[in-house]
Amino acid sequence: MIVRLGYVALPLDIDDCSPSRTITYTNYTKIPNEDIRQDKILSLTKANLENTIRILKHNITKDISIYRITSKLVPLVTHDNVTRWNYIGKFKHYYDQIANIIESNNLRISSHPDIFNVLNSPNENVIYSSLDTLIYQNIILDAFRVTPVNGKLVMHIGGSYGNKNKSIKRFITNFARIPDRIKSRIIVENDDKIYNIKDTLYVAKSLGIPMVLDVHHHWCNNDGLRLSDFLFDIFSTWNNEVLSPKIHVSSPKSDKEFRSHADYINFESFNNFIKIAKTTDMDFDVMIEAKKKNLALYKLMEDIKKSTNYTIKNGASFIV
DNA sequence: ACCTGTCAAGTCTGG
DNA sequence: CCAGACTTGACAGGT
Repeated sequence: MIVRLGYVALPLDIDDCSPSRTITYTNYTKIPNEDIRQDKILSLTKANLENTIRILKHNITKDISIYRITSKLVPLVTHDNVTRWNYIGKFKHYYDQIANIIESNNLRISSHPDIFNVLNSPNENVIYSSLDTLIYQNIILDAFRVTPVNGKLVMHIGGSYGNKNKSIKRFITNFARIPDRIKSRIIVENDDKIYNIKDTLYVAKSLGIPMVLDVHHHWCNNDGLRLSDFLFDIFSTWNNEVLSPKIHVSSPKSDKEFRSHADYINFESFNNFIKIAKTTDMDFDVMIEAKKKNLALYKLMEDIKKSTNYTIKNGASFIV
């Protein structure tokens, strides 16, 4: 079984490399001249693309082939009152450069629209803005020449609105409204408060889409369900995919702030998960969601090296 | 150079 | 019923 590790958006071992530089809407409106406002957005986007290139190159030197791009590459892009502009055409050469790096190194690139995108909301305006975000994310992945086969968008089921079953149904109904190309990118993840692994697996199976297991969320929100009873079925939602199943891994910050992410990954808990995963005999990919980002990935690899249970494959993958 | 409050967005909670 | 928490990195404005 081969397990590959990746991380989210921002490496902490390169200086000044944020791919998420931005301007707040309030400050945007303080700029009196439309041209200067536009210049500001352009220069931030340019910096974000350049930094994304630096990050991908850095990842390659560390054998990291799993990476989640920032959802904030283009500042204020989904804001209603900000002028729409051709954020692809203006920087085509950067997107092409990124596409070439991804292609020639066979990188797995994903994206995760943030918590404000809710597909099961009863509020139509929320649906519209969520669809808008999905369309934007799809455009970015397309510009990176990452197809729906390789580039997924991770979504949560959403709110409960006092009735989980009804809200699950609404997610399924609203899913039909998503353009087909974007539908084939969407994968669903269990969350830490409302939709547990059973709920999420039900949605994934109903829609015929893959499920991402978040091990930490399951620990926070499990209603007594045992991972060992569900993991094979969760991984099996990826059977028709080219990509391997993916899981999210993080550790609780403290007993009190158990939902918050700790700096690093608890190796004992990680080992325990691997024991369960071993019974599925399937390769899988791990998205590390630790505060210390890729530093936590390096530390986990160090722990894995010291353990006798594993064989190191390269800087960011190992064999169980 | 460093610290603090603020920020575009949605939902849920606690008062 | 509404303000604040949740969560996140980054900016703006202060010292």
